[in-house]
Amino acid sequence: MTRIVDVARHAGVSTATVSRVLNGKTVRPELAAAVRAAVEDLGYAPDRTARSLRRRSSDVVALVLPDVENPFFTAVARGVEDVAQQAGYSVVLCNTDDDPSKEERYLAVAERENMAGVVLAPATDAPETAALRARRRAVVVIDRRVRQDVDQVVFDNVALGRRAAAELVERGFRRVACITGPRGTSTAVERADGWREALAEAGLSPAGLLVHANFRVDGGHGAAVDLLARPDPPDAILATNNLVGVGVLRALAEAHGRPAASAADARARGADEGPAVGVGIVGDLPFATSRTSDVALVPLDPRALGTTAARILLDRLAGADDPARRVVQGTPAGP
Amino acid sequence: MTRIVDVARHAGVSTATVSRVLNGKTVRPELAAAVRAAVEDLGYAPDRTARSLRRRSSDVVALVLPDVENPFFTAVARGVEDVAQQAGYSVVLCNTDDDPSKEERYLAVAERENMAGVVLAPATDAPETAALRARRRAVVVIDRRVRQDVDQVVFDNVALGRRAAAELVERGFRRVACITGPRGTSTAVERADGWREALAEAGLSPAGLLVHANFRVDGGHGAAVDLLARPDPPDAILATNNLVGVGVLRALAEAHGRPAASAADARARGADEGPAVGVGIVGDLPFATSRTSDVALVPLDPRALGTTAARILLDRLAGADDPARRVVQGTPAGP
DNA sequence: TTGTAGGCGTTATCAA
DNA sequence: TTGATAACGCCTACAA
Repeated sequence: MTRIVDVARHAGVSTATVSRVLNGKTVRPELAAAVRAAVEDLGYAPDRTARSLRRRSSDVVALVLPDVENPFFTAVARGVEDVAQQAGYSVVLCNTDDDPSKEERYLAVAERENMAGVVLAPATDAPETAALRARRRAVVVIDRRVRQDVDQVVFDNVALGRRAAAELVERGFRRVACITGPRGTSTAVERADGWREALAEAGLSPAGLLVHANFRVDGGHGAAVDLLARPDPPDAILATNNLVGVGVLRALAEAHGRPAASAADARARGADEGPAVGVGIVGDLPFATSRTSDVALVPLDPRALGTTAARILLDRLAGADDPARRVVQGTPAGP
Repeated sequence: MTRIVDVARHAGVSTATVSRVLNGKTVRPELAAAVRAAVEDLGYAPDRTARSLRRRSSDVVALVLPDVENPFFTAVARGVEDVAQQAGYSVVLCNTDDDPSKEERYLAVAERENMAGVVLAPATDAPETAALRARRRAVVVIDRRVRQDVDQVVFDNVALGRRAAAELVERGFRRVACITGPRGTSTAVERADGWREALAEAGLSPAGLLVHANFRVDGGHGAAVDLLARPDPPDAILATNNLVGVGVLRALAEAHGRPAASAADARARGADEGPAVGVGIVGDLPFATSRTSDVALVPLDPRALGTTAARILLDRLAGADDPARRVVQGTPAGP
């Protein structure tokens, strides 16, 4: 393997000079040129491990996610990657399965691997970031809110829930149910809060219409099947995340029904056309296999969430020392 | 930060002894106990960067993928993670966008970061693995076949294509089109070969029925729209991967049609029910929003592909020196 | 501006 | 079996 001494010899300079050229310090132009030529000749690239050891920080950023199989989070990953790689950082994806102990383990790995920073979509509202912050590592929390003095990037979840619910109300639905995630998850709670607000504004009652499930396809599916089987089923269902939305649509399809574009549309359907209920979803459906034009979709922009988080992280890595920020990520349809 | 010298002092031994205990070499039991107690007391964990530098290899495995947003590859990632982490390795996901130059860059990063090994789903049939192999790094290629002397894990793609096409033929379809991926992609070519074989066995002609598109949703969608608009449309469409399948189903849904379970079913449909064609898909649809019971699905097991690849990688890391293997990954429905 | 040399934390070699 | 010590490859005082 070519090392820095090889380059130094080849260029007739010291290793210090080579290092300086590689790191953009001031070096006499002709020497710098010679060094660059030698680097080219030998195909030299610095050993990142040695560099990390010496600098006490690597060029790797960890992205810790509850579920890499969720398209929402893979889109976030794309955003983080775009920005981080542009700046010369590599991105490591870590999967916690929403399990606090796995999360803790990964954060410890990030620390011990001297990673430059961590973008974290937390599994709990109190993730173990203390050790990282004690070692002055940059940490940016995304998606879910935490009670810690760290940079955070989140959506305005109350507004998202309210907008989706209001859309269904506008379409004439009056019994709008809401399937949301676990009680301990800020996004689940806040989006349901927004749904409740929208109903209140329209003078509608939420009584008996809120269901907590897990934030996965099976959670949405099971909850939707239950709702549709009730003696007094809702006339519309709001899913507060993408996977729950998939579950709802699938439940409807399995019952040979499909989403109703409006209450009037629902009434116009024949009895043989299967259940017709309004469907609202907070999030996107990149792999939908059916038409979604009748669904009240409130799109997010997970990729932008990732780029925003990565930019804040890079700021911190560059030494920004201002107090922790709490940024609200905009969405394609407005805040 | 606690270092190995701190532990050594605390336990009254040399750093060498601490290192030996940590790495499972033979040490007098009472000394080993003292060391372990000291490690516990101080909350010591080795610095992985320093360890990597000295050992000339880290505990990180790279998983280089053409598209982390494709559920197929995220499932592969889960499989690799399961096995690798069990063995104490961390897994880094790298996204090449099917771009050979990005792929080359990531393989170089893996080399320079002293990563233990690489699981690679290649973008070309001649990925740049020479440098890695020269440095004796373990490399396992998955999904697509390459002309190199490296371990490979692939599906029996011809059989998969044949099985899916045969299923459509059995259901009574006679003009079975095939939408497959780019000509340079082994999986695309081989699955189409299987489709052609199945038609030949049934005495059917493939003439004019093979379409090459990209292996993404838009590729499948565009190709399906074109096929359905022909004056002599096919009565069934085979999609040779999951994303193309999503595109086909979406095209059908947008035209207010849906998959026909059989040729008889298609004929029985009223004209007002929209297009009714058979649909076959090689792969899975974890985020389908419609019923898939009428689709001829040939499921794969990408997670198992990942675990198989990771096990081979671990074998190599443990020193296995036998000739490169070429493993055919089984699928849920048989070979 | 450039070179020399020491050290980052760990592991492997060599003597004892 | 254990301990002292020299690397691993790089960066950065410090000196020139």
